[in-house]
Amino acid sequence: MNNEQFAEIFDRIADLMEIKGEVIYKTLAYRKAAENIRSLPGSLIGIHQQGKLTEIPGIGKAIAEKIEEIIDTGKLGFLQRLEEEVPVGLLDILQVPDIGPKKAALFWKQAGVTSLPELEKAVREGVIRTLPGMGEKSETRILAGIEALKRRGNRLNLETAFGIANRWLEWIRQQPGVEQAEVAGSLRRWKTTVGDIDIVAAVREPAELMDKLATHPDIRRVLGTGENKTSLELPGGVSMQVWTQPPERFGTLLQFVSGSRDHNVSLRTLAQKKGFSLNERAITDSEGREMLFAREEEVYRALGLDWIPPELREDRGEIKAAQDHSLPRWVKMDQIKAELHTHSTWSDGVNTIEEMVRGCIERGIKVYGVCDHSGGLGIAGGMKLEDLRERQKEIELARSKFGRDIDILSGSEIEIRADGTLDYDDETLAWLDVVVASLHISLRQPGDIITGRLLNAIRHPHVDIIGHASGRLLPNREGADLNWDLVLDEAARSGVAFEINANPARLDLDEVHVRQAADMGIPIFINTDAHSVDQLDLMVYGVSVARRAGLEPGQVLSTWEPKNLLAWLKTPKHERKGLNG
DNA sequence: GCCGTTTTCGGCCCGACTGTTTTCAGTCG
Repeated sequence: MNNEQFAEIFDRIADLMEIKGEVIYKTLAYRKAAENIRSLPGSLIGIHQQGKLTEIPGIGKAIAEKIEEIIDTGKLGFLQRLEEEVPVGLLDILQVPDIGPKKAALFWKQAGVTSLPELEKAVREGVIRTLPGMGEKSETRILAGIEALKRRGNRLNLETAFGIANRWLEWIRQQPGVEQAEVAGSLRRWKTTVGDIDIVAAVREPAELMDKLATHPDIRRVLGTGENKTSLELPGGVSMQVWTQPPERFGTLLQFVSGSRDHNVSLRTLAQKKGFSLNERAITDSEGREMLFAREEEVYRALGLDWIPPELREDRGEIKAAQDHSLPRWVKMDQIKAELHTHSTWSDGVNTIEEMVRGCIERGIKVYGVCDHSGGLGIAGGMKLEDLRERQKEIELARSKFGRDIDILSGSEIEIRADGTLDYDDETLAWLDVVVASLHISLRQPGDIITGRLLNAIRHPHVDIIGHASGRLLPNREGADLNWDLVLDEAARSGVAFEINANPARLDLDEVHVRQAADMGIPIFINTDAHSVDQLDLMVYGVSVARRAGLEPGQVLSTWEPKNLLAWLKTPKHERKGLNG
């Protein structure tokens, strides 16, 4: 059992309890517990072994006992009883927009609906419209919602979502009366995947903007529209909300819509303690006097806080840190000096080494690693040993041309084979300047086997960096079933570094394990895994993971001074501890 | 169910929007 699996159990309990009609605060408590387990640095089982479960915020006696029962017996009687009471098919119904626990319960108890297909059938047969509070429009909305659900399928990865959002942002900024507009919501927080798109705009007379949005040819459907908010469905079933306030209230609006929900709850609680009320329009004092904020920084300052970068707004202690002026000095793009995991035409990249070098120099990179695939089975264009010698001539040529501006390292993304051995012999690996070891094949092996493969690579004296450790692909493919406690313990001992793979389809390590690794002193690199010059621009996604994990620049070796970074690479693995940039 | 530098009991954020209603409940972020 990993943390995610525990979290899913408690989310499931919360959903079922809501449908059952349990008091809302109990379900909130289970959700909060699930969220805190998810973002835990370290495994829940490990914390249980130390007897410290109730030290986790949001976990008290009752939930701690349930965790123990799951660990001891592999099941949870409380959940089993809930699942006997409430049909689990109702959980799918909650995914339909505008259907929450109350309506799900209504459909179940008064129309016998227990699954999504049954709901669709009941709507089409005219059963739902006869229920209290339901009518013709509800019928239409539910059917449209079910259709959208079938089309949408999945969440969006960041690159897809930013692509859509930025096109709309540009269009909105060009509309008359719009003084300012920004992306908000989970996308502004750079959450790994997002479910919808939020855009906020400063505009005094929003009616014209709302009308033009509603009639825009690329809008598939208007889900709802009001004076200051409109909700739209885009092609592909993606939903987008556009929020407006006059310019002098833009700061509170941007803060409010950026979330997260939990961050906003904590912020409002803090405001209340100070005698204020906070919403998207203003901060209001106890006598009803409004304070208006055009800029978001001023909202935080008015509450006695440092401005908190959106990536940290998940209610994981950032508000307290902002009070104490102890927020992490988050990593910035212009601090990134190294790009160690890239591909060239020598394997499956589309650009030559020289083109990649020029691309790196243009982006301020000082240390560049050519890490073409090794010759392993199943990897397109993997390099044979003799090719490595040929490639070296091209690297030497590039060094002679660009050596003054950039250090060029001869490297390999070495395949960790299904049996746990590496593709090249030790002599070759020792000769290379940088070795990134990655799993690509047999990712569905049982947990102990695939963990063992990764441990072999971590222990290997010439492996410098573990590339995209879990092998997950966003938004669909889950990562390998790794025992993270073993993996990170071994990594902390070995002197190996982990990569944050910046490709928005990977973002691997994920933010939770990055945080955990960094806390254990394991060095982190951010690499794009670029297969073309254009893909060097993906770095920004990797930086967002480091920020969400709360890393300081010193913990990210990609920000180190080149001479220190090169010294780290040259140092034998077991002597690397204690070096810093 | 959790939590406490206003509380170990009594709270737990706040408002917009919608649809179906004659004043409100449900959903959402």
